[in-house]
Amino acid sequence: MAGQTQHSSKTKLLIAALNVIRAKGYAATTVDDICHAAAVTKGSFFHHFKSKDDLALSAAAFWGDMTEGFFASAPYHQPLDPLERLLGYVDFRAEILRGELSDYTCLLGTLVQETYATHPDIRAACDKGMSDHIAILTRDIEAAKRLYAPNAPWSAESVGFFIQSVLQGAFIFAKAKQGPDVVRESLAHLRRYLELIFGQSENHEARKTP
Amino acid sequence: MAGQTQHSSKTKLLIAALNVIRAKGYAATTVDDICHAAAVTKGSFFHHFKSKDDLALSAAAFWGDMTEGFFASAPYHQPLDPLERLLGYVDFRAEILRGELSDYTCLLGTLVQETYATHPDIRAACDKGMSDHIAILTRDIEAAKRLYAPNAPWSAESVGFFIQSVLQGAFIFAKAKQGPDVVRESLAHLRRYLELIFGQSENHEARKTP
DNA sequence: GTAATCATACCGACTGGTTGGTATGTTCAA
DNA sequence: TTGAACATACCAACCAGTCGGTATGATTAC
Repeated sequence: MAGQTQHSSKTKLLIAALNVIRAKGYAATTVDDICHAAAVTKGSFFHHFKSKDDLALSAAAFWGDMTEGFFASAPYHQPLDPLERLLGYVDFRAEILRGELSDYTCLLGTLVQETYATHPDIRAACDKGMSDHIAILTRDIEAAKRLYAPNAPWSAESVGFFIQSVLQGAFIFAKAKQGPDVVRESLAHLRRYLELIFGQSENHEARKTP
Repeated sequence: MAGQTQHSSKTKLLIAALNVIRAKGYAATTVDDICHAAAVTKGSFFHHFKSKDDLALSAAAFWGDMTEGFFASAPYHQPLDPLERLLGYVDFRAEILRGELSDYTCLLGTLVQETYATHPDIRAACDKGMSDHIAILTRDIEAAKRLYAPNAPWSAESVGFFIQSVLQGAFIFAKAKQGPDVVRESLAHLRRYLELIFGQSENHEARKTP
């Protein structure tokens, strides 16, 4: 049903929102900014979204769908060993640090920091998006734990949150230092931690350090 | 020089800025918000600060001074063993998670995420503040490394950045989940990592878990 | 077959409230 | 008396959101 034309303006606005908000922050992003980036008029914007906040909600959901698909089709799922998949995830996160800062940083982390106290629904949408991602990750962590550290005192889920905390925090430093080097170093520490708690004192898989 | 009266309004504005910006974000914070929170008029604001951006710069510097003093006088510096001091730092960070979210989260992390692409000088000020804090921390890490892991492949500084990444990222999740529990769990993982890389397979100091 | 009706997508000038910043004082200590 | 510290009134720019209108294609009536 003419999906092409029907959705293109709305989708263009959503994609533009992801990029502009990640670069300028939510509050500093104007509706006109997004319209300009999407090459769409304001009239069209308010035809598709009730308000700027409504766009933020849609953008958060859109981001969740996008990233879910992106990570689901990533190659690190192939190994049969869940620990290998987990370490593959960490390596994959390091590999995708390319292009501009606003290309690889997380919309939800940016958004929630600005809105947590003032926009309850946006905060909730960010929480959901991030927690959903962690839930998927936690499945592998759970399996790896059963296999390699069944009696460890920590929960698989807390490891998932730890991994994401490292990423989100590293993104902040990437912004402060204007480059992804800090993220890579933090991911190396994170990988080492995972190797250690899963009882692999030497590398479980050959590191790809040059 | 009548420091009391001379500085009180300016200081009140700075303190108000720290709190309001951490709660609402920088862009969403209006000059009037800060004036109201400080119980000071707008005329006074623009007497002390050239602009809102100028206030942000001063607030970042003020934050740096405040936290430096705060951490310098914290009790975790007492042990002679640098590793104990380092683990003491992590435990201390967990202990101070009290009150409102905007009381214990980091101004610079919040600020830099909103301004990194649009306000170069604020970004630089945040970078400086965070890097200075890490530099102090790195002294203990360096000493601990010499003592317990002299040949480890990682640099002391990268551990400092890793620690701060965990904190900053955990703050984001604290905001998403509206409470510090996630931070405590991530700090527990962080502590475990430090114990592991410094070769203390069992706890170096008794954990204070209830 | 085609004219009338309706729905969706889109356009861009306009508006009313907000906001950073200014202009013009007043107070008061030294 | 001078100048720093405040206070009040005000302004111009900006911005989210509105509104009247157009273009286009589908549906229906006859």
